[in-house]
Amino acid sequence: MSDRARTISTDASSLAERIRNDMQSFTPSEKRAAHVLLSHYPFAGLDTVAEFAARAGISAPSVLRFVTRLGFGGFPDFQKHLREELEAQLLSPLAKAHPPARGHGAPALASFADAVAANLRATVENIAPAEFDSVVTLLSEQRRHLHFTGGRFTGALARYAESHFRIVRSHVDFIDGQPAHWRDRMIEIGRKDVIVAYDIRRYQEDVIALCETAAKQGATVVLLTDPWLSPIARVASHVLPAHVTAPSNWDSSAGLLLLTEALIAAVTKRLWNSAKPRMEAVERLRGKL
Amino acid sequence: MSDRARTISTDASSLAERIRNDMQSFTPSEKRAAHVLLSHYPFAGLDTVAEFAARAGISAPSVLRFVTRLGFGGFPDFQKHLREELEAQLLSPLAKAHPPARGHGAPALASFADAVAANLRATVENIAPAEFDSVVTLLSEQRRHLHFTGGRFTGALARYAESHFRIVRSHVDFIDGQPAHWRDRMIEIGRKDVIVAYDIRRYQEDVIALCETAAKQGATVVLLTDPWLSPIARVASHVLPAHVTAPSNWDSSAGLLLLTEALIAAVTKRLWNSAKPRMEAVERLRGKL
DNA sequence: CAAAACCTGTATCAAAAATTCCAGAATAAG
DNA sequence: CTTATTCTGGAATTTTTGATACAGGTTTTG
Repeated sequence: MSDRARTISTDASSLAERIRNDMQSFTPSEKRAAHVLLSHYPFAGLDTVAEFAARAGISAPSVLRFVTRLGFGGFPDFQKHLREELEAQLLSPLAKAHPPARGHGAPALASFADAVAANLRATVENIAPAEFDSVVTLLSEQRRHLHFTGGRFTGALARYAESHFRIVRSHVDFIDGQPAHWRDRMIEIGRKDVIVAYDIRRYQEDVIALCETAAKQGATVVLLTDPWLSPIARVASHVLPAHVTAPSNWDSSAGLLLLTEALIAAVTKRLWNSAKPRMEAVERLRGKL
Repeated sequence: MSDRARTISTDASSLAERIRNDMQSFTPSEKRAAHVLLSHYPFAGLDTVAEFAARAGISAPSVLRFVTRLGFGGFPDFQKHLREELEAQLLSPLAKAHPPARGHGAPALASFADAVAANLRATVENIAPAEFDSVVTLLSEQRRHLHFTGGRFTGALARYAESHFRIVRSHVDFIDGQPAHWRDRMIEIGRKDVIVAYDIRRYQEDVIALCETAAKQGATVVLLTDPWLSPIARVASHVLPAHVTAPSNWDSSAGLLLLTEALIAAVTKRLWNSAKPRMEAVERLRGKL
């Protein structure tokens, strides 16, 4: 590596900022140190060298080299700087409101995140608490069978939900959206079944057909969709809409994921007595393999 | 002095509060220590014993007795407590902004959303712009082959990414984490390949093995993980950590989804000339089926 | 493909820090 | 005023922590 690349930028107000700027010039272990520090900034640096090294999965000398590279005379110097920075920041509450003024670097990521955060907020505000609760209750009924399904993109979310619920309770499965895969399964679907379907715009014919068929046979349908509502809403007994627009050519599923994770958390909590031993059993099995 | 006066109150949330309560029971030198600590709380306590003693104009042993009296096992214990208190206070700007003013209706969903939003923000702030950009560049190189993979839960995210990238560009696929599924595929993996791996705590052996094997054969590994970094980070050339803690028995993947969608958006934009016709073609095919 | 440069961890050492001991000073009680 | 108790700081001790030298291993370069 050339001397030029070794140079450390000095025109940054915060140490964190400087580290982010120089990230590409770091060696692998230095990068790990940097990541750990930034992920818990600045507290990760206030422990001892050994602790820091352990967290980053590198050796103590590598940590020392890292702080030396940052321009400090030694680890105590480095810690002193962190403390002073922290103190200065803490004494000005305003500084916290908009901490890192967004540089030219990655406005893409930052503005995307802002849009997604706005979506989350809008999603929460537009969900009727009662509706959410009744879905939680429904998914917590152990005698019912849960079937998750979704479209081209949202299928991944359905899988995500299924992989969690499968551990929390029994009678949980995933149904692939394509008719060829579920045609024969449908004969077993009835009143005892709950279909949790994910479908956002460019609503998918096969998923719609699946839900209509299931509903006709007496199954309960829970729909997670966008604010314009998939046609599945007609046959669904519960609808949870999420905002999906983002500065992208694609819709964002973050709102749907939020609802999904909130449902998982709520149901896990409600079924804790039976979920806990199941989770522990999974944990034990994991160790054996 | 009686035993009664020596008792330390325990029903105080903050250490500072407790010290104020028990101030009258302190000896003269302890009072000096307490005053110095409170006047620069908690930073006066984060220095060394000697420094603290000098500032308070007392001796080191007096400082030690002071912290022992407060109920700590030693000075390091005391400092650790201060750091943790500070961290908790600093990391919950949301908790302070929206106190506990939430109705009984849907506190679960709302507070969950707050936590997720905080995660997203923390995630963005800790990603080095340069790192993000270089991943975008990497994923935009059409001659490379992209392989997405993930663990038990994160596999769904990998699928989500794959289903989008598959449309934007060619040479994209999903690799199931289980060794049985990828063993024979590995012979074709080499310098031209990029592995995009999702792995968060309870890091999964098979995914790690996959990445190590691929890296050994010259493939480039991009890792999306939590702030504690999967062991895959060792062989990864790019690491994007996302915050995952949530008020749940499970981790939240919202940060990972955010990064994923931001990557999809950025790559789509960069490859727009070739992506647009591909997306239109998919649209036409959809209508025919 | 060989050589050089570089990165990283182990083992070791030196320094600094925390802690303990004890004697003297201050204070309170008798 | 004397005595007992408590408080305090200097100095010694022990533990912890940061720093360094060196060698194995990796990557880069020619």
